[in-house]
Amino acid sequence: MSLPHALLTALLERPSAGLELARRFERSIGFFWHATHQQIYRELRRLEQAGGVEALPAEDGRGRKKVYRVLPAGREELRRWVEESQDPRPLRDALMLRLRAEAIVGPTSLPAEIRRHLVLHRQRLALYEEIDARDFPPEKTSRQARLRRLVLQAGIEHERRWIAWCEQALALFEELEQAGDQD
Amino acid sequence: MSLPHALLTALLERPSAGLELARRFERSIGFFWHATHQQIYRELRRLEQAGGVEALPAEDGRGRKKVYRVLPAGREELRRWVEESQDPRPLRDALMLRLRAEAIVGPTSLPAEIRRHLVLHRQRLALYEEIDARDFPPEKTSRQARLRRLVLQAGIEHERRWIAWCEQALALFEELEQAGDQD
DNA sequence: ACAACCATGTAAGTAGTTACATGATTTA
DNA sequence: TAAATCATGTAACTACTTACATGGTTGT
Repeated sequence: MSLPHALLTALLERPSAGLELARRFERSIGFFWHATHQQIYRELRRLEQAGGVEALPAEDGRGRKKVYRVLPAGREELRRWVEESQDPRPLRDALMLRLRAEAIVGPTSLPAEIRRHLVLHRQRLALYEEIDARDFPPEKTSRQARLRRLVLQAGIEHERRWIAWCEQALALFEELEQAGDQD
Repeated sequence: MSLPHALLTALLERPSAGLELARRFERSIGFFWHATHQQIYRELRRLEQAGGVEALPAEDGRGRKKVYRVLPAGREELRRWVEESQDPRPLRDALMLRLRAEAIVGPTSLPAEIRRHLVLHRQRLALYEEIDARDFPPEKTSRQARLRRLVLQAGIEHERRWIAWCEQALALFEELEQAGDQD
């Protein structure tokens, strides 16, 4: 149950309407917890009903912008959730499954797919590094900025690790192919 | 839709019944794609109906063991899936969200939670390294063994990265706390 | 005969995805 | 005034989770 808490965090950072949240998700919080606009609207209504957020006064109805802000109860709930004990989710990666399957049904064209992933991870890394340079200049050293940078660092390390792994995988496939040619 | 393909892979490695698959998942494929026994039974029935696997002849009925094996159509489907183009899933990590929330509602007891995660990641790393030493001795160099080791290496690197990140996070919190004391 | 365990299964609920619908506002 | 875009919403579906139910086998 993390999406409502992601929304509370985003709304504490800045009160917003649903679509604006959806767009902000695409370029910051969503890097670590993706959500579609349908999910976001549904959760915002639930949060409002639970008293965690309120919509700023406006004539309601379909198509009318509704700006939400966090209520004290929502802030308290977020704090409670941050301190909660939650085990890390196990790794879940389809590419690992596919590699294991390829070990049995292969050889296949999986190396081409790994090359494609390598490009995507490099692009994502470049994006993160750009954000890092733009949002966290050396002189900015507030508690909040340093903690947010720590989150971004996790993303950067994540991408670097996958880039290294893809390269290692491609090297192995090349070696296996050459060994296979000699048979 | 990866679970049916994970099951096809496991069944190609060795024909099994549902509960046996569930147990094997807990100590190998499940490291990369977790599933409960309810999910596994359901998917096995679907796979059987779709003609991807067959149950070995046995009187059926509740409580009777049903051993499944992969049919040619299942093997073909697995191969097709391995070669399919699939974008990498975006990173999804609640601890990152919690850290970002703590930057706003903190200070909290989140560092204690990070220490707890650190212990869990170290345990998981030790388990992976044990499996690596046991299942992949230097002399074992078949194509299948080398590819399966590559999968395990991804798990090992994953755990090492989180261990390093947790240590970095704890160091930062300590530094922030000392700086705070001086105010 | 009973307990412990093996094996499969049902039911209900939550979370996430995909496709589509509808009203309001801006702009050409 | 028509098209494009903004903004919110509905509906149907799939995947996953949690709790519980039921029958079969083995050991004492």
